[in-house]
Amino acid sequence: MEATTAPVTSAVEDYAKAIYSLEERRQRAVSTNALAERLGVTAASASGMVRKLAELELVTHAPYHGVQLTPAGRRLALEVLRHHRLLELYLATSLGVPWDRVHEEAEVLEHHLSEELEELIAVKLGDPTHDPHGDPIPARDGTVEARPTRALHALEAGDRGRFVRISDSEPEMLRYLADRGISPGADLVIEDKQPFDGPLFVRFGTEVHVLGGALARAMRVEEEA
Amino acid sequence: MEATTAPVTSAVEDYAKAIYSLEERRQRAVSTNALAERLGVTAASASGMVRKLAELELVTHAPYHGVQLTPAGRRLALEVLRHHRLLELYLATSLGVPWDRVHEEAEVLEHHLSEELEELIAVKLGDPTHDPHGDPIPARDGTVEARPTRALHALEAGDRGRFVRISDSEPEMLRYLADRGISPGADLVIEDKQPFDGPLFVRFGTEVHVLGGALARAMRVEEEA
DNA sequence: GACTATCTTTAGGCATGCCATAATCTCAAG
DNA sequence: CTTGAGATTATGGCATGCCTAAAGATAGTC
Repeated sequence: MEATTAPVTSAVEDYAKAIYSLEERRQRAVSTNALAERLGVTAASASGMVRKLAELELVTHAPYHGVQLTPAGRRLALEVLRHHRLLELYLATSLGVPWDRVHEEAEVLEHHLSEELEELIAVKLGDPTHDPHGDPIPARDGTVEARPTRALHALEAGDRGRFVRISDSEPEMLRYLADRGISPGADLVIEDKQPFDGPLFVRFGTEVHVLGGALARAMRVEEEA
Repeated sequence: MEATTAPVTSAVEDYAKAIYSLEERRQRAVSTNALAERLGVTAASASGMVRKLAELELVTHAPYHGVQLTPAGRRLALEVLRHHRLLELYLATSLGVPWDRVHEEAEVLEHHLSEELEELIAVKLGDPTHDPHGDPIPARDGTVEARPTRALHALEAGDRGRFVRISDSEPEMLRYLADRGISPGADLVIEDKQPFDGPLFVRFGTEVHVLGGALARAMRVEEEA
């Protein structure tokens, strides 16, 4: 495949995933610091690993200016992401793993899932394109649906949109919303918004919910098409 | 649980599994050589790892006289074995993984399966007691059904018994037998046996099959109750 | 009772992987 | 051109798990 000389370890996969995710957010090269913080290591450690990733030709590294995934690196990141999200969905729907545990389990298993099993799971699930958090599942060929989203928090009164996802590292939030009948895919209208960074009054169908704080910042909304 | 000081790595689990399996076969302490051969490492390496296992109090080690699992070690081995066999069964029945692949997949995943997932899988499967190879699946509490078995190869003309299992590291054999309608649980009678370590003529129901060589050595038979 | 073949153990190393601290260097903004 | 934030190197630690080579123990044989 893409691995040229050295083995791709779990740590390498995690770095690739983290870089991918940071690249998505901010639209430029990822700083060593950001990467280190994200992964909970020191900047020095991240710097060292970045060199390895560069040797593996998974990233290009402009010293002092950040890293960027190469096509191969991106492929790797998406591969792992696909594993992760398929696993989450599979664990939840086929095995009944509670929502607040799937992320954690998937985080481990994603590194040990063979391509063959991945394929069987995908088929079993009917080749899904989104996981239950609303996150898109990368396709086998490494393409991802990339519709732009905004934080719910950033909308204004009168705005319309569709709630599409919430960070999968916040399972309690997903549960909180699910308990209230709100799940990814739901259309919404901002009825009102309190000033001073206050909560939003959001209508889902007939129900109006008040959403604010970290929750409103974690929820991603797609503009009405 | 039992782990006292150091982490239980995959390698440690593999050693425990191997020791358990060798203890089952020959009924005495396991020699370093046997262990090394089984695991495909040098005797020196095995010796080193044995020391570590002893420090973890998973085995008792009488230098020059072999190792034996402690209760904690046995528990660990059975835990991993339970993972392995549940996974094999699960992968085959729920995900349609071909028989000649389940062992390999399970060998990897057994080390990363959480207790919680194990439990869910077991329930999903209806708390099975045997995997498709006929191997007993250790119970949650670490007990295993332990009926003595003999190699088919060791039976004589006139003997009766029940084919109960075949090594799970020989998937082709299982398939070969399955293709001929022979699976674990089948009652059998030895119709005849060719001398000079020759093949056996074994009747399953109305069909008589000729079985010899490595196959007859791998097949385990339980004496008629 | 010594010898010998076989098995086992130590000693010493090596490769990998990943992280940390401390010190140095680079960049870009002022 | 200075300075501070950020990035990088240098060095080291610690762990795993394997190896080879050499020495040690055991048990069976003469």
